[in-house]
Amino acid sequence: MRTDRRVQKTHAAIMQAFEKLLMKKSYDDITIQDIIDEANIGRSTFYAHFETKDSLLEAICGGLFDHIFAEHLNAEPGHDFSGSEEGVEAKIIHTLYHLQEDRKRLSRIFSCESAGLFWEYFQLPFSTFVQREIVPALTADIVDVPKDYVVDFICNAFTSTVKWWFYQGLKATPEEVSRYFLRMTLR
Amino acid sequence: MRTDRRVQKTHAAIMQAFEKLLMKKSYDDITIQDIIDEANIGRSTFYAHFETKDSLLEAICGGLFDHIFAEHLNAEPGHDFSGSEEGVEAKIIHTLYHLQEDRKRLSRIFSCESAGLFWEYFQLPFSTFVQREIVPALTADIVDVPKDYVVDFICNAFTSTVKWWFYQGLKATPEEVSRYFLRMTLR
DNA sequence: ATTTTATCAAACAAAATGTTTTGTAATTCA
DNA sequence: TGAATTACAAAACATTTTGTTTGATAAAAT
Repeated sequence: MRTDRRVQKTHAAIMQAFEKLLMKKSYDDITIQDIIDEANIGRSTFYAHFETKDSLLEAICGGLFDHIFAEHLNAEPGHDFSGSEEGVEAKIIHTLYHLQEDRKRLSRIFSCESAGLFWEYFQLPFSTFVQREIVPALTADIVDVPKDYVVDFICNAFTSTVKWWFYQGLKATPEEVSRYFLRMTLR
Repeated sequence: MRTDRRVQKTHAAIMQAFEKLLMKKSYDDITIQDIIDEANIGRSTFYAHFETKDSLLEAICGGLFDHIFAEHLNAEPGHDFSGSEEGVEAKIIHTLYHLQEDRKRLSRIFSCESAGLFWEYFQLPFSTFVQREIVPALTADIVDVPKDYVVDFICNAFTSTVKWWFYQGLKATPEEVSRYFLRMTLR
């Protein structure tokens, strides 16, 4: 059974209205009333789709970020590089290209007033990816520093690299960004 | 002219009520009504002290963080180490000791539901400090990576290090944390 | 002692939240 | 195509929160 076309339409209208409002106001300043007005739907209709404003945010973020890392998280954990440096670099560059493909929507989100919120949602699947695919190859020879600190450090370093990249307007190429990151992160 | 004792009392009552509420609820869930009830003051009295809930948050954060870095920011920018590695390490350790002294209040704040908010406020004066005192000594030999990326990287790396430290319950000593950080951050 | 000021209590309008009801129109499926 | 189902809109509703304003009272400053 397909989903009712009306449901699809309403759902899309809400998402669209929400993203449009985010360009004007901060997340906290957006009221459900605003969304209702902007999407031009009835009050009860909104509540038929989402319980709260936060669950709407969650849905938006899911749609934005999950698919980017989906292939990494569903695939077997990287047995194809086993620590080789080229393998890690390839994975990093590949992920950066993924992010670059979504630059339009992502840039809009990350440049809005409530960007901090989105980076939090971003960090979750992102960290899982970094931890599984990037960290193992970079921590081989580090023994005199707590392991959990190293993992945390690399995750944050990569996230802040991506953040910097977006705030620069993605001027650098994925290859360059990858090089910067690897140059700064102790191997 | 001294400040009216009543003003002091009310101000303290609001701050205290706010911090107490933060242990129970997230920042977003705390209403001004809650603060009024907890502080046991009249409605108009609150608005005589703070315009909004956000300005109260700002005041709290100012009191928490500013004094920690005050000496660094008011003093002449570090001409006393001129790039020497021991000088940087000393400054880092010194700052970590400062943070450790405030562990009671800071831990309470950083372990609450809305910790993310506080880290944002923390980052500001903290980044100014890192940028002036730490970065210059660590970037001397880095030429093939954009300068602004390096600065951003080190600021974030140091912040995330402090964050990790607090989430670990400050088990490590300032000397150890400093060593971890310098070991991971390319010199 | 007098003036100034901070506070409180109460009342207020305005806005937002979340629920409920009822009628209507779109869609699904037999 | 026709009947049953489902989504929606509109409206009304109680509740909560916000921010302002009033007048009275008590504390502090001079």
